[in-house]
Amino acid sequence: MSKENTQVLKQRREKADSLADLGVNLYSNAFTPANRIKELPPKGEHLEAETQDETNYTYSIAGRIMTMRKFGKAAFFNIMDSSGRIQVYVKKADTGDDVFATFKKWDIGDIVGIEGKLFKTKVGELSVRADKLIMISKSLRPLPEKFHGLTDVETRYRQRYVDLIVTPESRETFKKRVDIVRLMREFLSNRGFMEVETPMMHPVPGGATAKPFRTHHNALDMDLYLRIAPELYLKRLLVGGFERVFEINRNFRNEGLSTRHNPEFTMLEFYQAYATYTELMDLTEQMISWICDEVNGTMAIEYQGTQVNLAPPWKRMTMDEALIKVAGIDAAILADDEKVIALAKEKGIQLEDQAGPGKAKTELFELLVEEKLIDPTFVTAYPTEVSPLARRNEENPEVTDRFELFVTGRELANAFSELNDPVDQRQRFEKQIAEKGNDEEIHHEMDEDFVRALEYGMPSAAGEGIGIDRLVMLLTDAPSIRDVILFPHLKPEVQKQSKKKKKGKD
RNA sequence: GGGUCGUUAACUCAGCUGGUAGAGUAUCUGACUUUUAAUCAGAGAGUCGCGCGUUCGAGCCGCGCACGACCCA
Repeated sequence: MSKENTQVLKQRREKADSLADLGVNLYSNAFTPANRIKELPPKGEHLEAETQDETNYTYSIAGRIMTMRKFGKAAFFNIMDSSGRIQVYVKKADTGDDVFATFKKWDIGDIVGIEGKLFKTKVGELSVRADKLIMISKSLRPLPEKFHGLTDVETRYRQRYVDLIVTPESRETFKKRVDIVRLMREFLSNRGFMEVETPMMHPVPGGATAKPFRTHHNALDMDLYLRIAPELYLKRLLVGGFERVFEINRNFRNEGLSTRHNPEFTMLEFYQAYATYTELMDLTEQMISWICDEVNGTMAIEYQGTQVNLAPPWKRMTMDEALIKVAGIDAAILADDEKVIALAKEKGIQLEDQAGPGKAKTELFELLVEEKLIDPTFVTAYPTEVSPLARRNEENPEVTDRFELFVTGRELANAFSELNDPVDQRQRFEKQIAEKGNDEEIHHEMDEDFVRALEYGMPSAAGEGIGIDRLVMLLTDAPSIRDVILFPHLKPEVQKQSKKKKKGKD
């Protein structure tokens, strides 16, 4: 990168050098603004065009120069800080010849400090008339074009810092993300949930079925796995007597990337003792609809051109009901194990030999129903066959006390009443290990300590996971998960080869 | 993994049927004390993603590779 030597970069460096020769500190740490830019408009609101603030107060602001309009002996430019943007007017007569001479070498992109008084221009734009000008950080690279901005998504992801400078929508998205997570914490805290931090490095990967990242601890000389889910640790805390816990943090899965998958992603997981999955449906619709309203000012939003209404109550249906009502499958077929499997095959679903009707139903659901669930919908009564961690329904052991939440055709949350029978849990672990699939990287291991914890007694409980990235996508109308992750994973940039070498000379 | 599309100046994009590479913004020089996509005059800036091939000649055609986007698995 440092080898880049384009004309523009050379000119910028030369200009910086010439400023330094004039005695300007290009990277000064001596200016601290007393004001944020957003404080100024209310102070100058009342001013008439072409009048100056009668209080004659001197404001002090700092920020990045975003536009520049220079004249012979004066200039207008806009500076932006994290709170807003304002126009600054510089006049040679105000600053003196020497300062104005250095100002002439300021560029778009420089970070500067300004002291001056408020006034309105003849077209009525509130501006700061600069008395003092201080260079805080000289920019050596040109910013993207002011009119079109930065449209190349690859550059926006790789150089997020540039994206954030020039793309207001991108700044808004990430501010909203911060708000969403803050509100989530507030909502859960208000309901007595404790936020906890459990290990990110696990000796035994568990709590989900996914390929883990493996790492190695040198001093202990042991392999560790970046966690694929915090579930088993949060449940240990239920055993310990913390009745409501949550964690918002990263999970890592060593799988493919897509517009909906990043290898590290953020999950909210929370557990509530003595609750059932039904209560979590209530909690979930309250939480998400409230957050949406707080962040967007409405519960009726648009996602990628589709209207979505998040106002509660949300639809609830069992998987069978969804297959009947949404996919139009005959109830008689669903009641017959062989017919369900036959139907799945007829629809082109490939089922393994040992797959039962539960698997067939789930596949049919994914194929025919999921994408049609636009407004939020809780789908309950997942087949036991596909829900190894969930508690069986006490009336119908074929299904579990579980729901998944779908919005805009996408899974947003997964929850169930938790299994707390240590004997059953041990058997399920053993079954998973015995059925070890053909994928070497997804390996289930017996978590002896977790079973031991359950043997002490875990209260009945319900637990849920919500994908924060997907929720942020929904609430910010972002088409790709990379638009809501500040630094998404991409393959490494290829460094340009600096020279062509002729081969074959020896 | 498969398919489609993209990669040209710092940024946004043109580039015809294969014949010496274009614009706007940005930059530089000059003019300019109320502009706001400032204006006016002039100038510089490119290994056309990388490699190989076809051709007298390739930004353009063919093959391969890299990176990215979208769709599919």
